[in-house]
Amino acid sequence: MTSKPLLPSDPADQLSVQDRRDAMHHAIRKRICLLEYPPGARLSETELAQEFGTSRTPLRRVLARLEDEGLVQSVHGVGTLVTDADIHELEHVYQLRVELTALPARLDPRLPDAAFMQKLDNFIMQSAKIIDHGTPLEFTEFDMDVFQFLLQLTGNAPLRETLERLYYQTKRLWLWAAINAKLDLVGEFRIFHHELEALQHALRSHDLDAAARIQSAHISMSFKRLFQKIK
Amino acid sequence: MTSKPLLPSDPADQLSVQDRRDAMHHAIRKRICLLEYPPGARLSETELAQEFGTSRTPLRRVLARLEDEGLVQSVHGVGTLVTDADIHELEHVYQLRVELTALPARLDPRLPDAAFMQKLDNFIMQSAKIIDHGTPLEFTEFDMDVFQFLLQLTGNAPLRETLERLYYQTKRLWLWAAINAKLDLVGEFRIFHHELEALQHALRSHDLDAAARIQSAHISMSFKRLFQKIK
DNA sequence: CCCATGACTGTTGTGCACAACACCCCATTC
DNA sequence: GAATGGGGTGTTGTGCACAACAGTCATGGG
Repeated sequence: MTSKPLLPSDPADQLSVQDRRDAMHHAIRKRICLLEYPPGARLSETELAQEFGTSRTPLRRVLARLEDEGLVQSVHGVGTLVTDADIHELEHVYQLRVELTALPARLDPRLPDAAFMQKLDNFIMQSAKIIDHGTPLEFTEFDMDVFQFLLQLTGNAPLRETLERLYYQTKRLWLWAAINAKLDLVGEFRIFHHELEALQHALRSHDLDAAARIQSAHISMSFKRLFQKIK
Repeated sequence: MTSKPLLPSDPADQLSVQDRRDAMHHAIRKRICLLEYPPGARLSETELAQEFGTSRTPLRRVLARLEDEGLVQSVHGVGTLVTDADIHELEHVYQLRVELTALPARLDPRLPDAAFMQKLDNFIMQSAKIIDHGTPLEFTEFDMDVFQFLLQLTGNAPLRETLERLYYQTKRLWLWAAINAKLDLVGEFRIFHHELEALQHALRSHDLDAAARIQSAHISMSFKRLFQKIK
């Protein structure tokens, strides 16, 4: 009888424990990825707990997951520090991403439907606007949306989770390089736009393998450009 | 000056916080994989905390990681339950393992040295003994050792971690099938022995790619046999 | 002036008490 | 007899207080 409370005063009350946990996890992960919390930054458990309206205990559960994912590191007596994104350490992650990104076409591939192609159209239009007057921050946020969107191309959940974890480990390094003027921004934007158009072309032919190879190739080339510029 | 305590009363005192955490994590994970905690079993936080000589708080940190890895699931008011190993849900994990197992040869491959080949010899001798009078439990424990050992063939840490996580998600399903007489045990043992000999042959030729493909093929075939038997 | 030392401050780690919740059992009622 | 309601019990989730620890700054002695 008490399965659903009547007239919940706050919509947040309906969220389960795990939902609120995921919400905090995604929020903090996004801030780290967008360099709102740059490498080396100290995250205050007390402040974050207050911000999310909870105590340290549930928040520490979230930080623990972020630590297992390699985004933060808790040091006793010092603080919870955002790990630094060093390209030499992330080279292995990039190489793994290149290989894994080719797999959605082979492991439970999902052919896109009309709604998917429609949304892809919208993304392509948005990317065209970014080329002219986009900031690195805006672009990265956009890239995150596109990434999540393209994950739908596979129904293999473990693969999706692995790709997601690796993505968030590497993306902030690109953003850092872009902000610090290490990259040819307009060039990067153009390449991304072309990638989306190429993806559209491949998907219209129902060639998921081609689409996956395109993404894989672009990750590889993106890393090459990064590595050349910031040594 | 106080960097190292004098005359530690207990060697465990020297272990860092993270070391003790990892020790608990590996211990519980092994028990789950060896079906000492079968699917559906309730893990008592209080009992486990007492056993490891700590309180619930650090132990919950470990259970949280196991939950993120998909081995247990905590339900409020009920308990921490070992997830069930269903072959239909694990099919995606198996398929991903097949693909990932081929990668060590391409991502930072490490050629085995003499000590490695020596240890491989020992493993092959041990596997020969298991064929005649081995139990499923003994075999799985042995398989875990061999798996960890073969991870040395790549220096790509993210790949190793991913392979490890996926391994522990699937292996207990094989053990369950073996215990419940769903498999031709001697046949399985023989196949594993042959796999190790084939690996030895490939590694003697310094052909890491061949070695990786052999492992990949065996995971694929092992899943096929499992799937046929337990539907 | 320089260095050592110790108190102070702020952080994460731990333990504990209680809240929130689910399940079981049994009495009660129709 | 069957359904229902309520209390009891055991579990995980949360909040809080304190321990353990690292860094900083001031102070005193050389």
